[in-house]
Amino acid sequence: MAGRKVNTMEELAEVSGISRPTLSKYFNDPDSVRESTRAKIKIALAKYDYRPNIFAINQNRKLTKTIGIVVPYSADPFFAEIVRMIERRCIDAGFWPLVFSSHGQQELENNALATLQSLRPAGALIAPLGRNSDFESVQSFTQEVPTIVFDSNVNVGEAFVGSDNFQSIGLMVNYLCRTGEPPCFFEMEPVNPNANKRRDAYVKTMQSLGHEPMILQVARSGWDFESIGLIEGNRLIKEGKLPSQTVLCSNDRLAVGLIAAAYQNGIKVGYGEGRTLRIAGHDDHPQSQFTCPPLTTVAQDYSSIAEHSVELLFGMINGDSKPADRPDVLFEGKLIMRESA
Amino acid sequence: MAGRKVNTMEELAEVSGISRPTLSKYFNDPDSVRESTRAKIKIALAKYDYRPNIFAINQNRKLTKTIGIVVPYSADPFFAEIVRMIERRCIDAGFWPLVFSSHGQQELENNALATLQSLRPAGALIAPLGRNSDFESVQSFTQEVPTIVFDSNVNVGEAFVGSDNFQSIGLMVNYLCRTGEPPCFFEMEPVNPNANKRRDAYVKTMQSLGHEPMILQVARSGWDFESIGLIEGNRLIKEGKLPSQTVLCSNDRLAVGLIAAAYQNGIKVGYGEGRTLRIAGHDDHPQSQFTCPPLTTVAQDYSSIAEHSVELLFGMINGDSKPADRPDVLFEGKLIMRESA
DNA sequence: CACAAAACTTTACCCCTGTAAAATTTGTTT
DNA sequence: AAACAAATTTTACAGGGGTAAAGTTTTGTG
Repeated sequence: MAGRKVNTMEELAEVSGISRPTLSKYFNDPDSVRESTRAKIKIALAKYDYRPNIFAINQNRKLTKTIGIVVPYSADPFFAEIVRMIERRCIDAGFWPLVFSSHGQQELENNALATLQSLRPAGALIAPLGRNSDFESVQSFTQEVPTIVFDSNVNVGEAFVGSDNFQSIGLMVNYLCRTGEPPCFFEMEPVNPNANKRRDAYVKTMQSLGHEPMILQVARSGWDFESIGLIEGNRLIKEGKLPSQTVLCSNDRLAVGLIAAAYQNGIKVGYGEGRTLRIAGHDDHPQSQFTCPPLTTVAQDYSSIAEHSVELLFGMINGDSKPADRPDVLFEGKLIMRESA
Repeated sequence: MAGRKVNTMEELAEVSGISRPTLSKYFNDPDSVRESTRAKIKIALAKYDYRPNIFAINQNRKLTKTIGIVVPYSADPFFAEIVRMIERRCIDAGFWPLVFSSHGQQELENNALATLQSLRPAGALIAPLGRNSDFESVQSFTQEVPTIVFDSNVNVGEAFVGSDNFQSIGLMVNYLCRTGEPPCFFEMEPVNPNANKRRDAYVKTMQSLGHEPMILQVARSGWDFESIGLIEGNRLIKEGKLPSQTVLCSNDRLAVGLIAAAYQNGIKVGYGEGRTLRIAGHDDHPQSQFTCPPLTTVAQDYSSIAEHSVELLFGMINGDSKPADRPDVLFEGKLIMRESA
């Protein structure tokens, strides 16, 4: 760290004896310069610890190294987990992931999209709010930025990657019917297309098995799923309104709340003798293995969803593959048998 | 949206009849131009929907409108929640929060810090990894960027904002001792200074109450706290190694795992007759109210921590108040009595 | 050793906005 | 209406680096 401070590439050129354009090449791709040159640059770099100015770089480049990630709720375990995986892959590929959370609010989603857009990202991976999304904003964003939509399939972007809710819900309904009383379906007002698909899948599967569908939709919205599960679960239990002693919840967080409600009413949850209420979820959130009893659920294929989303996006960015005709890439869920059902 | 596309301020000047420097003034502060001028600009803006190029702006401005937020683990409920609050406040103040998660890894923390630094943020709010932090990296970052440290007090930055672990742990130990058997303390290898402070606080409080401290430190590290709680809890229970039937866990996530372990071993957790094991946590994570039984814990003052951190930072940014001598701002925890202890 | 290809240097211009200084216009005050 | 202050326009340069074109040096091959 001797000598003067080096703040610009110009200055680095002076102290390193390498021309600025060559340095520029080096920073864009170190392998594009001769090895001897690279060595010299590295020595200078070690000595003066210079870093190119991001803003100056991005001002001139058509495409930046930024990848935007927008999720409806970063505190939701599903998104927390999938964001983690996506970030990792972006970093490994030399990109800069920037994560934005809409916290369930349309205003914030628009805000995030606008901020992101002015950052001129190379691409974006977004999980829209769904029903609460401002469709036009999202669409206008996707027209400017190569975008992969994941989790919640609103009809924008170049491709969709998510779970096959028909398969996964079908799997669970089948399992529940084979092992006991056919399930009722517990859901809130749908916040996104997944919720609707899951309900439809439940109905269809029940019918195909010759059972009457029983849907419990509680009139609450928002992202406090556990709380809704607890409060409404409490009410349903107290009022004796559960149409079946087997309950399939629209997602794990709702199930967590319902399990808590059952506990608080002295009802034993689980599969096996002495247990009177079976509760199943959907998603296999990271903490679903720690509920009491551990939650039987369907695991979304987190890593496939993350991997495939990122791969598709990189393909588009490199231009070597444009997904034809906005494909829907769906991954199957896996039945996770634990003790709750 | 008629006519040509307007991509630069120059072009907007042409179509609006306002000079570029005046437009520049307008975008920096709309109130700094005459009302009639503002009106004209707004009309042009509505018609052409232009947005200034962020990179060009930031290249010349000494201070940007970006605020960096770095947390060790964005999927952790505590950080998810506090980040949400901090983001909200930044947005309301006209700043752009950018969130980075280190995912528990030093390499990623350094990475995030470096990325952030090259973004020339107006300021940063960071919760360092703690023990895993590369102290020099963090320190060199804080020398360039006005930084408030929160949650995990490593000795860098302009101020620290967090919880008073001595108070909060003292509170809980007192409560537990008054209502039953004195607690043992369940922890992992400390990941940050908080963990150490909590253990020390436990020891001191126990001693001051005339009890012998009983510490259970399990030799595991990482951020899968629930999993550690479950696995090690299972082991301790099976081997009969719990020195007390009251366990104070270093944090809620560990408690969640321990509750699951107890459940799986058929042990009834809670306060009251028929319950044989009391478990308490610390932090009051959002989901701690949904455990079975609901978790007795100490609530960190999330909103005060978020608010105060942000206020301090804005004060520094505006230059109207420099925190003297790196103050530690500590907030008290509140006892949350639920059923687990 | 010759020669072409690859890598490098020099030179020059571009990106889009901030901002200072001087000249001009607009609006307000007496 | 004159006088003055405030706002705006014009002009000009700065910021840090991308990138093209032309010329020079290095490298690798025959």
